Formats: sequence, C-alpha cells, structure tokens
Amino acid sequence: MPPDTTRSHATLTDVAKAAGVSVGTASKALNGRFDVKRETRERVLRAADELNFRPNALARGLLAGRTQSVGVITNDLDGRFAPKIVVGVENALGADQSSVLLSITRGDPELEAHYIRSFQERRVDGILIVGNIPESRPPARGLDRTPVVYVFSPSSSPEDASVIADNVAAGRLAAEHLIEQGKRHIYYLGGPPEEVAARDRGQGTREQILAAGLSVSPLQILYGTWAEQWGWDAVGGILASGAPVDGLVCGDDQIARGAIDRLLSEGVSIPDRAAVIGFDNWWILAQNSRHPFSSVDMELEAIGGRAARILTTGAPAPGVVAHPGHVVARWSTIGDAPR
Amino acid sequence: MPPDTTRSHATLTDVAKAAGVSVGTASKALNGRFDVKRETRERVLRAADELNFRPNALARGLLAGRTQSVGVITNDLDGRFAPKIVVGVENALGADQSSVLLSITRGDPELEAHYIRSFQERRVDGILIVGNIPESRPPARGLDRTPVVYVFSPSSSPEDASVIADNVAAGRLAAEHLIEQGKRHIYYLGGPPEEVAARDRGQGTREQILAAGLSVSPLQILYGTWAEQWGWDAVGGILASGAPVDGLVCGDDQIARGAIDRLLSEGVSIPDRAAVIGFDNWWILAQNSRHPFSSVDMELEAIGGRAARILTTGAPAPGVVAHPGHVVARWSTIGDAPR
DNA sequence: TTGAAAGCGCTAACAC
DNA sequence: GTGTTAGCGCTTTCAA
Repeated sequence: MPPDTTRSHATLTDVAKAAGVSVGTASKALNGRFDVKRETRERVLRAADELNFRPNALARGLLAGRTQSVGVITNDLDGRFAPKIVVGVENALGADQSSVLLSITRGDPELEAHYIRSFQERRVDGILIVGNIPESRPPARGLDRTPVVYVFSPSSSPEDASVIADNVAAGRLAAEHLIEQGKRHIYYLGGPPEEVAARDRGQGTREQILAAGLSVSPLQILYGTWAEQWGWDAVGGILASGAPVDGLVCGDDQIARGAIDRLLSEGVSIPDRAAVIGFDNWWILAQNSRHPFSSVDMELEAIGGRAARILTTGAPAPGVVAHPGHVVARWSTIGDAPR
Repeated sequence: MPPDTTRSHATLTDVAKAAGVSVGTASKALNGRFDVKRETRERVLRAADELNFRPNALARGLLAGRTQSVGVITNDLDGRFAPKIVVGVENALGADQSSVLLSITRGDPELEAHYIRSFQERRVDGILIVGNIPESRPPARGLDRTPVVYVFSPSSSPEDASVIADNVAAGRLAAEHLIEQGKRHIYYLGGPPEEVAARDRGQGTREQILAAGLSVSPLQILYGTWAEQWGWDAVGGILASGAPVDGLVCGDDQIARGAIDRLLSEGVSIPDRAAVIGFDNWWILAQNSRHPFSSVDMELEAIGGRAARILTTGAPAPGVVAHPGHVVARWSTIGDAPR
C-alpha cells in the first residue's frame, strides 16, 4: 500500500506503526535517547525517512511550553536601519534553531499592540521591538511577562532592556580618523539639530577634536538636514568664507556625498586638501558612488545579533547597551590604494 | 487570591473556573457563538480580560490543522528588492491575521532546505520563496505538499507558481514616457548583457521605440554594468560621437545618476536637450539626489502582496505572473513643476 | 528495552 | 444553554 497521501503529514503514530513499535519508543528513537536498542532505532529512523516524517512543532511546543521562536516588531523594513538589524537578528537566532516572526507596524501603536497580542498567542519565547530612529520611545503596552528587548530606539523606561547605536562614540571615531590623517581644521555638517542622532554625532566629533588638543569654534559645528543638498550648500558657504578647512565630518552619507560633489566641483582636491567622512556606511552611496568615501559603519547587524542573544539568554537585564561602530576608510580620507 | 503568576499564561480552564462555567461554554463564549446566554458570555469575557487570557495558538493550530502563518524564504534582506517584497507580503497577510515566518539563506541551498524543513515542522500554511535577481532558479527540494509561490526569481519548473517583475513591459513604459515628451533619439544604457533583466529592459525599450515609428540602431542599445561610472562614461562617449541624442533610458537608477551627472557637467540641459529615466525608483537615488530623476517603479510591494494572496487563496495555479511597473516622472524628464 | 497512559490547551460533537 | 468528552501529535513518567 502506498503511503497515505490524504493527510498532509505523517504523524509519529504512523511512523511507530510502520516500524512496529509504540509511539513512546518511536519518540525516544527519533530524539536520540540511549534507552533504545540500536536495531530498533534504525528501524524507526528508516520508517520516519520513508514517510517523510516532520515532527509537529505545535504539539511539541504545546507540551514543552516554549516554541523556539521570537517575534520581531519593526516600524518599517525598507528604511535604512531595520533591514540590517533584522538580518543580524535572524543570523543569531538561526544558529539557535529559533524562528523569526516578523511584523511591520508603520509606527501605528494600535498595530503594535495587535502584533504583541498575536505573538503572545503564538507563545513566542521573546519579543524584539526594533525602532527606525535613534530616539527613545515609550514602553510597549500589553506585554504580560514575555521578555522584551528594544533595539535602536531605546525604551524610555529604565526597567526595560535596550540595545542601541552609540552615536557619540561614532562621532569620536569619525573625528579621530580625520585627525589621524593629519587634519586640523575640522567641520561637522550635521542633520537637523532637533534630532538626537545629529546632536550626538556632533558632540562626539567635538569631544574628539578637543581631546586631540585642537580648537573648535561653534561655527565649525553646523546643523541642517540629512540631504545631499545641505552638504553641497554647506561646503559652498565654508569655502566662500575663506576660513581654513581640511576635514569634514558629515552627519550621514547623503550629506557626505553632497559635500564631496561640491568640493570636487570647486576644484578642491580630496583627500589632500580636504578629507570627508560620513556615517552609516550605506553601500549604495559610500561604496558604489563614482567617488567612494569613508564612513562610520554603525554595525547594525551586530546590534541586532546582540539584542537577539540578550533576549534568548535568560531574563534581559534592564538598561541600555550602546554599540559603537567602526570606521571604514576609503578614497575620501586615505586616497586611492597604492598599486 | 491574586491571579496565578507562576505559569506564564492563563488557560481556558482558568477562565472557565473564574467565570464558573465549563471549558466548552467558555470556548463558545470567547468565539462569539450564538448558543450562549448573553449574561454568561459577558461573565466569561470579563474573566478572560481580568486574567489577561491569550488563547494558545499552538493548541488551536494543532486541532485546526492550519496555523495562519506562512514561511518566507529570502536570499538577503538588505539588498534592493527583498525588503519591499517582504513589506508587501506582510501587509497582505496581516490583513488576513496571518503571521510571517522569516528566513534568510544567503543563497545557500543547504540553508534553504533547512528552513523549508523547519517551516514544515511548524506547519506553515504556505511558503514564499523570494529571490534577489530576476533570473529563474531550480525548484526547491524537499517540499512535500506545502503550497509554494516563487517571487521575483521564478521557478524553472512550469509546474510551479511564480510572480515576477515584467522588465520587458517596464522597458516599454520607460521608452514610451520619453517619446511622449517628444524625444526622438533615444539610447538605452543597460547593465551587463549576460543578465536577463538588462536584456529584457533593453528589449522593451527597443520594441517601444520601433512601435512609435522611430528608428533605433544597435549603436543605441548599449550594455555595461549597473554602476554610476558606466552611465558617466557612456554619456561621455555618446556626446563625443556627435550623434544626435535627446533621451536616455538607463538600466537602473545608478546608471541614470551617473548619466545625469555627466550631462550636467558637459553643460547639456535636462530635460530640454536630453531627458533621462532609470529603473527601480530607488528613493535614495531617484528622489533624494540633488537632481531627482524619473524612474520606472517595479511595484515590488504589489508583487509581494500578489504572491501572498495567490499563496493563501487555494492551490496556487502553475505558471508565471509578470507584473509591470509604472513610471514616476520627475525633473529629469518633465522639468521642475510649474509654481 | 519497550509499551501504556497521562496530559499540554483547545474545539467540536454530543448529551443533558 | 450548558457540561462532558474525545481527541489534535507529541513527550514523559511509570510499569512491565
């Protein structure tokens, strides 16, 4: 008789029957327990293979009380940050044989609550709440006792666990890199002053310049928008002012690109007369442009992985873990590689 | 007595007990069945609310035979295509109260097989296999009878269901748009000739030019790479040749950007003397550049949504569904909006 | 070493 | 209307 094709999957009972043993024995055999005769085990394994047996994770989870799965709540998935974070999460959990349940809220608190509920019904072992801006957010509601870790956007409650990017440290790294290249007159072209990421990166830049014994006037710390046009305009202004400038820390890669385009169009040679570094290390801009440029990689994958590991390793400890990035040096600060 | 906090979640039995009814009645009440007295229902609902009851989806799924969940297998999640596709999938399924199980294979067939197995054990209702290049791929192995739809990279087997981007149609749309703007001497600057996406978009461009009664020589259909530099170089070559040119269909947004930069640097006015259109409508390039440009949006979210709906609506019909995009017109073809 | 049986939490069929 | 019961597929005692 051919295998039963009416039901979608063979059950353990089917396997046991085919192998001529009881379900209990079949279970032990498949789970590699030692109290099964070798010959029996082999018979069971063969039967399972022939029937294409897939142990029902629902039944297992129901019994075990845990599901080897975590829920991930994101604001968006096509922005700049969430995709890489989720990749890091998935990598970390995949190694743990855990599954990722993904949801997208578009910032809607109602939807967030809905997904939290849905994840709880599915008995996920934990929940990651991934933000898309580096600003703190109120803790999610309706959380029961499911463990939660906030990622990128920290929770405003000190009782919660969060993993975020350390923008102050990143700013320091950027400035340090320029100073190491011998630059002495460094400007910071930041994003909007009301955004904490823009301010933090600026603060780090400033701190590091001062730490190197160089001076920095308020005129060298500028705020604008996250756009190319701002980088372009700002460089125009600085050059027109006649003030000395040999290094630019740009608040993000878009600003950096605008700055570089302007420098080149004004005939300023890069990196000799002026070096430029951005943030985020977005490959489409920093790497794939006609003029590749240096950038501080915020290591979003590592941030995601770290959050996932914190979530799945006992109860997450309250507090914020800030993750620094690292500098990826390219033409705009170190010139073309020697051949 | 305070509610039991030792176990993680209240069960239906707890709720029934608290409401002074049997589990059967509690179940009916919570599921809105009509054969329950109103007063009883309200008592049950109140008890459920007080105990923060979350019906165990594992138990439900075990009984029902379906889990309201689908597995999504992607190659990557930080590339150009997968994120938007997954967003479309999630939106479509969320409306259906279904969950998305996400996995990333990095193109490793072993990992793909592993995730398929894992999804089958979790009894997902279907699987979406999302590619990251528009080339066909061999069907996945070990699939049992779980329904599958391939997305973006179609399956090479005609028995499978696939939803892909229609690059030929997209090429036609791009050329049509330039022709509508009165352009008569159109070039195509494509990606690598060995890639079907590059060829398809070129073919569509060519077809539409001919359909409009214009001529197109092989010299006007050029292939290179997907990079800005190629757009920059190609435009240089065309201008140097002195051949007439007033429209450029660029194989992707990076090429378009390079082409635009070169045209501007050579003093060619856009869009009057030459109009430019790209593909993919990648906001960081097409929209956020200093010079925004037109692009054919491949509607990846719609593709993902369509695939999800096909998957969850009965058995997917074999064959390939090709999804055309639409033109997003910006400065590079229609100039600045009148004020 | 193996088998029988209880039970995870829920729904649906059948009594009352 | 409401209660009782039989499983869904699995793991885990406890006997044999």
